[in-house]
Amino acid sequence: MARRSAHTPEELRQCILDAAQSIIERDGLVGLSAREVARLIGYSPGTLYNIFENLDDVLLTLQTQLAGRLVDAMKSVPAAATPQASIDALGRAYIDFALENKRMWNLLFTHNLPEGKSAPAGLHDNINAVGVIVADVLKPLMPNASKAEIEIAARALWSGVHGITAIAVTGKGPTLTGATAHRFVKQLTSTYTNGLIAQATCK
Amino acid sequence: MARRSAHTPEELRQCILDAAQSIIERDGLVGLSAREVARLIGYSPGTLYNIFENLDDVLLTLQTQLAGRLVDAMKSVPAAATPQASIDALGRAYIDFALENKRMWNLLFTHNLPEGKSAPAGLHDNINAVGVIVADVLKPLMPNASKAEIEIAARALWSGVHGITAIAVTGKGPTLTGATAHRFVKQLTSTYTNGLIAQATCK
DNA sequence: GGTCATACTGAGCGGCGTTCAATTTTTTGG
DNA sequence: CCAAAAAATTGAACGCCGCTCAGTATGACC
Repeated sequence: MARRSAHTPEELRQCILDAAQSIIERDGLVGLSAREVARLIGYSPGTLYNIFENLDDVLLTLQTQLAGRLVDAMKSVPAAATPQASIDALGRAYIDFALENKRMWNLLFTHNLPEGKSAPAGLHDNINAVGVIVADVLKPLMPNASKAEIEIAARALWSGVHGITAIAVTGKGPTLTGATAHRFVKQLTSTYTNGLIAQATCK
Repeated sequence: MARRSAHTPEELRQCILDAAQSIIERDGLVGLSAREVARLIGYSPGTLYNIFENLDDVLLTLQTQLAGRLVDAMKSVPAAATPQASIDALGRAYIDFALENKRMWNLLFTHNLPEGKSAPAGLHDNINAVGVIVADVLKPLMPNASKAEIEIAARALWSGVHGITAIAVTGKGPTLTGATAHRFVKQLTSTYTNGLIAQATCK
């Protein structure tokens, strides 16, 4: 058989991605296999390899899409009255997004590509965008700092938020769970912003 | 063949763990297979299953051992002149440990067990111990806080340090690498401790 | 030496990722 | 409308994998 009129190539491509995503949300990464994806979409395993280089390619595409949605979610957080409140809101958005997409989100930071390969540019761009969003909000709190310093401060803070989220989502760490993650993030961000304010006024 | 006098059961057990670890440090988790471990130690694959329940069991044992070594490394950090300096030293120790054991360390937080199972108690204890160490150092900076508040503050801060370390070790995030991780951690911890001090004096 | 418990083996099962010759369908153009 | 070329799809095949378990080799005890 060939060129089933049922799907254009782009449709088929998205079918594969959707199937892969639903398998991962159902069974985690271990459940994902080319054969299972093929079963779900009603094609043979070989078809996957006409469209994607390999399974890792499917995964990387999924990761890039997910990172895009994460950036969208954070961009759509309305600015609050104070920078502190804005940071807190961004933290909530980050955690909520991770908790809503547990398995897929985990993959984003968990799945390491084989030695040689590097992630597609789009993925890096999206991860970068998160840092930029945070830096923008942090800027008013660091009136005396250079752009580079603000960037470092933003990345350090957000890596921290990320760490809390990661531990909450994966269930490592006894008291840090999905339910308490907000509290930990608030603790981290408010203390951190207080530190920034103290540093700015003492300078 | 049976009961090769070459190894006592305990020796054999450690042989398997050592072989598994060396495979992981060489090829990452993907390279690990029961057959490859068996090849390395000169036994047949079936032997693994006389000693360990399955490959996941080997991994979990390795993780517990590694977490133990991490706790030891942090415990052997000498107390510095100020709490801030001590925190910084602990951060360095944490990062250095992660960078020295990249692949294994990654596994610690990356490898999620199948749905039903839960990690052995020893592993949780070790991860917990890290929080206790940090809380002890943080205590002088929070004279007015309850024990519970100090615990939360310590866990939030250390999850943050963990997040930076995780991103540095896995190479996600463009500017955050093994070489710059120290800088980010210092930025996070010093700003955070400044925040704690500001909060303590304002109360 | 004979017996028994133990340690170990390795073929076998079902599954995996990936390839590619063969097959079927669509498109083309006469 | 039909044949030939192009494109899409298949599925058997390869060499791996985790894991099991009947069978075998070995050491310990009498």
